[in-house]
Amino acid sequence: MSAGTRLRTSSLEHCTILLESCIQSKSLSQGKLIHQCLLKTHFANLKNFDVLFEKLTDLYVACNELKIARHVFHKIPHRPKNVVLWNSLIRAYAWNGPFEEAIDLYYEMVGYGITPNRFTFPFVLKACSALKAVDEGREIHFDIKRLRLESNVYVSTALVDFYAKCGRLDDANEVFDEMHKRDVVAWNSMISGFSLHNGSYYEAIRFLVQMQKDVSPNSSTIVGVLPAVAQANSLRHGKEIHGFCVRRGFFGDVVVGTGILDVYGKCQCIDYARRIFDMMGVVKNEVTWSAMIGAYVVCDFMRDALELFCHLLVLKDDGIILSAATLATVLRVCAKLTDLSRGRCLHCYAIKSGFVSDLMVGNTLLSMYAKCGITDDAMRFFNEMDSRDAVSFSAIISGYVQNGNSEEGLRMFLKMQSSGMNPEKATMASILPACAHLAALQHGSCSHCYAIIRGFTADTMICNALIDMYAKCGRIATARKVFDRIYKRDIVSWNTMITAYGIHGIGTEALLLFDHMRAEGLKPDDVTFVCLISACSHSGHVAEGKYWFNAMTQDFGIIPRMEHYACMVDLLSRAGLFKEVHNFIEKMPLDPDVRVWGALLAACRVYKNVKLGEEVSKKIQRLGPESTGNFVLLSNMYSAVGRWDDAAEVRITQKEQGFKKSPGCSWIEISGVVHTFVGGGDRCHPLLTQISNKLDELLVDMKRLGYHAESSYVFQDIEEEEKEHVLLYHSEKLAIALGILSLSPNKPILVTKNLRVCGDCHTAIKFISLVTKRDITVRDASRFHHFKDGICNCGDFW
DNA sequence: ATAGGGTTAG
Repeated sequence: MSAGTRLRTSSLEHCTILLESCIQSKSLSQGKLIHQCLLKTHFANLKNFDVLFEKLTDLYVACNELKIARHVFHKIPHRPKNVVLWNSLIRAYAWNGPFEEAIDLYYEMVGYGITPNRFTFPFVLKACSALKAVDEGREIHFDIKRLRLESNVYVSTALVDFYAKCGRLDDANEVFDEMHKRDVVAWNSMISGFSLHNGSYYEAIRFLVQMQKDVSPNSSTIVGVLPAVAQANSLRHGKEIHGFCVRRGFFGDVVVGTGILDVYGKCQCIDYARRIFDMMGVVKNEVTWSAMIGAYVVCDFMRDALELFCHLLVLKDDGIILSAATLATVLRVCAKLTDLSRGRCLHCYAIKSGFVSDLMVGNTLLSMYAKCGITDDAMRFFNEMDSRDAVSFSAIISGYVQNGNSEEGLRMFLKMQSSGMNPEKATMASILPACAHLAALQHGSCSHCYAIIRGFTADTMICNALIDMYAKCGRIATARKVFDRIYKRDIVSWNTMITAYGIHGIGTEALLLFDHMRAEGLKPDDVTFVCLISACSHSGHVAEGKYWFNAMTQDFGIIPRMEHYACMVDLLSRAGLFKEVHNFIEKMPLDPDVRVWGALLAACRVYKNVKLGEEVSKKIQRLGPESTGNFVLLSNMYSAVGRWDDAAEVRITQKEQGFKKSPGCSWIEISGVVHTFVGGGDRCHPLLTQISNKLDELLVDMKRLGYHAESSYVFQDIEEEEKEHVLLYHSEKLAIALGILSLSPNKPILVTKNLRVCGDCHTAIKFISLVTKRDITVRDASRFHHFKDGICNCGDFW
């Protein structure tokens, strides 16, 4: 060996020592300097050079410079046989990601014929669970079996943890059962696995009880089990664990304290939650604050939530920071309170702090705008978001639907699918009401199919939405089938089904169902009575309605709200019992609002009770008429008795006060295509000539059977013959004529109208059903009208 | 450990 080589070898040793010290002190800059020096020399020819590369790799791993580490690692001339080095690189990727790299490295290592050891597996399995890479994990499990490493407690615990985190609880359990010795970590893995998995909450709690025969739980056990206890709303277990933590001194741990606080919040024990919050003193961090604000939200204490948030803002300078989670929670408060101005302030803050780009914060902002009724801003924000997921789409869809724009909701639903996003349960829960609103049966039943395929029909909420959709699309029998087959009926299921019978005018079934419900031991709630009384009202069951209104308070302890009073006024006045209505309103403990008076005014209009109608109208004017409907009712009433000037006057006042009459609009679905007719005299439909001929032809037959146009429904003072013609072009008649023309004679006709069906149309359709011998159904703003053989099942109580 | 979208009546 020459002198030169000897010298170089000794510098090489120096380098090794230097690098080791860099690794110890994680001194990246010094290490990089040595790296550069090495690159300039020709040491690579020396056989010990591998060791240096290994040290360099170690250094970069230690300093978290994984890209460089991997680069250096690949430069090592002969693949290192050193398992330790492979392990350290795999470990680094398993901790910091990208996790795919860890798995790739594992396979690369095996490919080079290097045998992984007991340290390799926990790392690579951790990467698999982070990626939910079940198939890769299973393959690795086979490798473990081949190497007979299953008996190693660390390796098998890692397997349990991997399967548990991937939601493969059966596999996790199998490995767990075969372990002859289980340490606390293995138990914890099983418990947190059950905890994460929906519906296995009680299993998690059962394991906690069982483990205590074997090992003593530590604070990680508690942290793992608490989400399960919170989800299960199990106050009893929460209290037990609380006591356990006090005895074992776990309470000094913020994570434990915050977890227990969260349990109490989710169990609606706001006082306990607050007491823990106060007790935690200085160990609180921003998560604790966020959890406390969230607890107030869950318990519906919005003002307290806001107050605490303001308090947090004051503390911000003391090192407590505002997190994305807190911001999202407070935005939900704004949404619930429809506090738009505060919501906008927080939007500004989100922009300044950079939290807007957080997807959850963005989705909450989106939903805040939607819930405040500002769909334009919600949509603008949606378009500006740099990433969107299924939740963003669901939020914008529900925004449109809840603000009455179902068409746009449906459009976004289709757009969601064309952008490759799969609708989720919540999306379906928003789109079904849209189908119901539009009476879009085809879209509705397609959604039903999709829900079945995705397994959503096991969910009560989805079934409830389905019942409502079928009922509002005219398929009461199908609605009942869904109701009968529902896995677990809740109060909403019953209320929805009762309403379904109500809007179809089948009051007797509604009342029967109500009996049935009580027989099953379910307690009706305030909504049930709104549904029930309005069902009675639509079918003229006055006595039953009155009976249950009284029983509601006496037997069920429910204090009537304005809605209940409005229902009762509707029930009595539809039946023409004006004296009784008068007494009823006199005795009301609440000041009647516009809805109550509106119900009465509608009845005045039907019974042509002008004197009372005028009085009621004055009251409505004093309260501020809220909707155009009340003007229309009054004006219709005047024209019904020929007081054209008064009718015109009302319409002028209406315009002056800025109330626009939304045009009457009817639509019919024919082979999946929706045909819409707007206002009195839509001239746009391509088949208009045929439709108009059909109507003229029908008119002749109808007149022969005794029909004469009820000209009082024309609000203009024009010649009778002309009125007949105006009436003939009402949107619902046009839609029905198209139905007669396009659908085969044995098929029922379903037409939907946005407003209440006009009085003349109601009479005319009875005659049409007689002349054509067809079943005609019209769904108007308040209910279904089934016309058959010249009779409507609403009993003219429309 | 905390955080986003959801069914019924009026």
